[in-house]
Amino acid sequence: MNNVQEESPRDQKKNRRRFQILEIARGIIATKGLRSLKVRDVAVAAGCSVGSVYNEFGDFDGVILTVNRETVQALTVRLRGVPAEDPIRQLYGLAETYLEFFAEHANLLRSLFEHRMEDDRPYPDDILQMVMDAFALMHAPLERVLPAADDVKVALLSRTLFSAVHGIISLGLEERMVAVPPQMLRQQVEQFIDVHLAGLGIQPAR
Amino acid sequence: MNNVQEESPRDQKKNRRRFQILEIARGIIATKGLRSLKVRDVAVAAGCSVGSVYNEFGDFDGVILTVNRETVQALTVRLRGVPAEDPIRQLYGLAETYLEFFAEHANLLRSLFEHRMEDDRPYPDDILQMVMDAFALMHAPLERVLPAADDVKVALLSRTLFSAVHGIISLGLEERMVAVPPQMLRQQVEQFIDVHLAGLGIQPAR
DNA sequence: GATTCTTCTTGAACATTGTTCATTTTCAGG
DNA sequence: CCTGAAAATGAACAATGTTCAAGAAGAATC
Repeated sequence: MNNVQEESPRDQKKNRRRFQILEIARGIIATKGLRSLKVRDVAVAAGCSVGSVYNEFGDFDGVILTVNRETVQALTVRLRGVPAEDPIRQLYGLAETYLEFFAEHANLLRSLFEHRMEDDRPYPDDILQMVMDAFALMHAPLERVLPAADDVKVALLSRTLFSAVHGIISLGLEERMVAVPPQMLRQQVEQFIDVHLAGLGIQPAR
Repeated sequence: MNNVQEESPRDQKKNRRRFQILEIARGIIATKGLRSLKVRDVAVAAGCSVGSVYNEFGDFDGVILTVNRETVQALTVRLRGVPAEDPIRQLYGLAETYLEFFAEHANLLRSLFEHRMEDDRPYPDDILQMVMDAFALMHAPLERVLPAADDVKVALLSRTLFSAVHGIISLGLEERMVAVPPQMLRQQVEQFIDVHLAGLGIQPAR
């Protein structure tokens, strides 16, 4: 007996189009920025009417939020791929991977962090939760490195440290500001972690 | 002989209105967010036509950018007001003052950091420079605390440290994310600096 | 004070873009 | 095939940024 619901041809088509719309929207955001994303452009590129975009996503924010959701998912996959043998290396790896990912997908990350909802509608909880979870990925290595520390404190430390790294990277990659050369930024992040780990009483051992 | 150009009645009126438009725009951004700022709302509230707003600021981005410019100016004034007797206290003071200012004017700061220009027009250099200058305000106290350090490195460190603090605060105050209680955020920032100064080999001495 | 010239102001019209919805098309099930 | 439900359509609408010809206000000259 097949537990999985069979996908009718109609659903196939619908899903294919949904996917297509998202790819197009993501491409526009990534290359020209969120502010250049227009319903009509997406509809034309996807070969459908604007109505269909609305059918599928409710409103235009729905498209943006879905792209953002997938961005944080992709980020999480990348961060989870950082080797965990050595907790100290893992901490550096998480920061460097975040830097790489941010550099590769700067506009997508900006869309994730900068998009504001119309009126005062709340930002979807699941996305916020996923961001928080991603920022909690330093928890495990920090715990191994600070075995004596209180768990709640380590949780807070994880978020603090990741937020700090986020600040350094997001401002460093802000091409609006006089851009920091990418290689220099990498060094900057590494040195930042050097110092911070030292402050926590940990031997960087690089 | 009066070196200063006399202000004709016409200019007075013009300046008064310009100021008024900015106040109104700032108020809307501060209370309802940048996305709720509409030309017509501003014009009506200022008792003038939309055309006058365009006369004065060129386009709507001009209004936003002027508000942003004044935001970073106000921030700089506040940061420069931090006592400089004790360089270590000054570093804590800069971070705490930034936190206070951010908490008081969250939407204005978001407008400063999140606004993107139409098309690919560049963000005005003077604003970027002012932000950089504000973030360089940790330079002086760091230099006093690390007299042996290379000046270029201290400059970089200043920007790094301030960017890190910015990341912690801007994400911490992100009410979209499960908001960190303000008092806790203050503690979070202080502890972060504790650790980082320790890592730099400095006695926090609080 | 009248005249002229310059500048500013106005707001209707236009352009762009998000949103809706009555109509048409599609198609699975009978 | 027929039929009813679901989806797709795109013209129309709404909200909002932008322009500009015409008029008003003020300065300059006589």
